[in-house]
Amino acid sequence: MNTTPLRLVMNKNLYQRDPQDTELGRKIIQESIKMIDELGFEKFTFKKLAEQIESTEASVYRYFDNKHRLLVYLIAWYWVWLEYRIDFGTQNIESPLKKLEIALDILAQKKVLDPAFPLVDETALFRIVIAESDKTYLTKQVDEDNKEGLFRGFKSLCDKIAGFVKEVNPDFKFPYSLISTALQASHQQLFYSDHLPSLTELGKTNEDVNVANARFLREMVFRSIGK
Amino acid sequence: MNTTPLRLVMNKNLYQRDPQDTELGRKIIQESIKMIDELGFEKFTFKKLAEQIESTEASVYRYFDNKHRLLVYLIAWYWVWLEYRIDFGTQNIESPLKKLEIALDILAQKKVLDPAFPLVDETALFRIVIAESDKTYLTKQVDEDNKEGLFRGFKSLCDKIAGFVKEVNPDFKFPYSLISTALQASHQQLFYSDHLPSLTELGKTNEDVNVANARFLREMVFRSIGK
DNA sequence: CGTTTGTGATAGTAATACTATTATTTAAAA
DNA sequence: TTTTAAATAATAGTATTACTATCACAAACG
Repeated sequence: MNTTPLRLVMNKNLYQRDPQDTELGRKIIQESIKMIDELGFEKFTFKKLAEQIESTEASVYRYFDNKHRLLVYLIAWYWVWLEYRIDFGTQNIESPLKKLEIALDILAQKKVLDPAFPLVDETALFRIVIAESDKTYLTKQVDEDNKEGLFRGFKSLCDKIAGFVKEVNPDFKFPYSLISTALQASHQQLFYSDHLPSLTELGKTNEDVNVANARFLREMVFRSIGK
Repeated sequence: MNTTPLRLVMNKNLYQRDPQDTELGRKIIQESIKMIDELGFEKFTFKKLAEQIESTEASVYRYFDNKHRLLVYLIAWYWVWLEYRIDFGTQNIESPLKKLEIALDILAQKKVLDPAFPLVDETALFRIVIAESDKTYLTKQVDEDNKEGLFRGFKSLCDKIAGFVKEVNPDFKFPYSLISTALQASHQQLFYSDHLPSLTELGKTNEDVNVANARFLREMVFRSIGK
């Protein structure tokens, strides 16, 4: 089966020059995902990246103002992608309960390569999201970054799922709080199961970590909203 | 009313030389809390700290191997302090449900100066916890740091509250996951209400943010475990 | 009284996160 | 096809960071 290659539309403030437009830009995306995954964000530098893609630091700076912005771009891409997958998965579904279930499932699902986006290695990007996504907003410049709309992807996703919650139970007082908590938890629990296993049950049962994660999320969310 | 000044016992791997032992060490703690709160962790450096306390970079390095370790120390101190407050608050309480309630309340409570620890500005430290605590473990060296026991404070706290959960409902499958999620959420929701308000209900009602936070946490935890 | 211990003073280093300039290649417009 | 503009490469340079190393001094301690 074939899939049309797609292009996610990203907020223009996320980049200086659109990396999806040029060969060099695409290399920056591809290679930075690989390198941040391997080195971690702090050890990753534009210099090392430029060496890898056989270009120069100055050229990379033409696409992204700094490495923080590049990280924000990658994470934003992930959230936009997730929302697209949830839109896709909940297409033609009537029941809000069912839609919520599907959304949580997609969240927790093991990530595999999406042929619609050959540019991006979603499995590596997912590891980056788990380990680095909080760093996008845990800075002194959150407010300015937020004003520029850099976190729109995350907010939009949260809004969508919170919308399902409101449909399921219009009386529940904390749909946004609950869903933003669930979104975070979905990554955190995976990080814990890998590195601080005494903080989670995931990985302790004989079922797959991702499946256990999905069960945990579903239980927490559904019980919280009283279903 | 008077309180005896206390000293929390910290894991020896958290420091090079115990900062609680000397005048300089105590200044490092006091001033670093102030500076990290103001500058944020990335802009904070040992050089700037040394200038403030009228000492030298080299002297600071005698107490902490690097600034990451100093952050880990401060955050660890906070968790140990919280656990001590929860121990205190649940003293002589029989009902596990009540104990759980108290623990969550203490978690979400607005933090004020604790006269038992005149060295530490708990309000500033709390802001640091909200904005920086995740950075203690979101690194490539988590596993080594964890082996050294640097995260014992957090794990111990999580273990204690999860213990209450198990007492309340021995059949619940995810006590650790739920409590580690709640611990994180308690800070995250406050951060969101300050900087990304569309992700949370806190701050939208006419009640105090901390009170709303406590209600959210209680609702999420109690409903999840079926009480 | 001598020695350990903590601190200060100073110097130095490799790496980071940029900025700036010029030259060269490539692609689009005339 | 030529002109011209845009994109990139090459190179250099800077302030700051996160350390490490050395030596000297003063207090405290046994």
